Amino acid sequence: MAAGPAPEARPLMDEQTFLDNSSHLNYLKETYLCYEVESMNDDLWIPMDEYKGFLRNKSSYRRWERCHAEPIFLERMASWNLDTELRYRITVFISWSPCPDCADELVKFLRENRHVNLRIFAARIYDWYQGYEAGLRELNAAGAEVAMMTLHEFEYCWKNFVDHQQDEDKPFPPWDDLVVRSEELSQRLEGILQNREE
DNA sequence: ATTTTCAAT
Repeated sequence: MAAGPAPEARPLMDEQTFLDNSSHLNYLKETYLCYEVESMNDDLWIPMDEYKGFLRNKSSYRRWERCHAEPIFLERMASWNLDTELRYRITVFISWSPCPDCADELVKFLRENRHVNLRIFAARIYDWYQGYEAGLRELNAAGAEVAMMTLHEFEYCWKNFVDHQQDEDKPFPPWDDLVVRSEELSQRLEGILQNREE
């Protein structure tokens, strides 16, 4: 019997890491980014499970060693060498929305990769740096769908990117006010994208 | 309980 090498299990995030990094109540100084890729076949989006996973930013006390999650993701996408003759849809779930610099990099990527659609769902709006609104607008104008994660996305990520050990059916445990907070954030994001904020 | 932000507003 030709037993090939066992297929490598896709790494999954542990439950507490996902919850801590998604929460509207407890902001961590780190970012996790989950991604998945679909390709268009006969007008249908077909999941490509080989390009499904997650990563996090690089943190360091040395400034030059730090890296936001998005540039790491852009590098990873480049390594896939996606076929420019096909159409792809890439969906990203990220704990913080892209900062202005990362938004610029993503815009550049989208201009150079017209065969790729990008959807970004963020758990929280990263409004620390000046110009974050314009960054999000540019990203949106470049064709990316930018939205907040809602209960639906939290549940989806919980099911698809998180390790539940022995309990595969463990339901996502929402925190207090999750629905209200994500609705508030969605309205705020809508205002930003329509340039109505402040 | 934390009112916070991909460490240094």
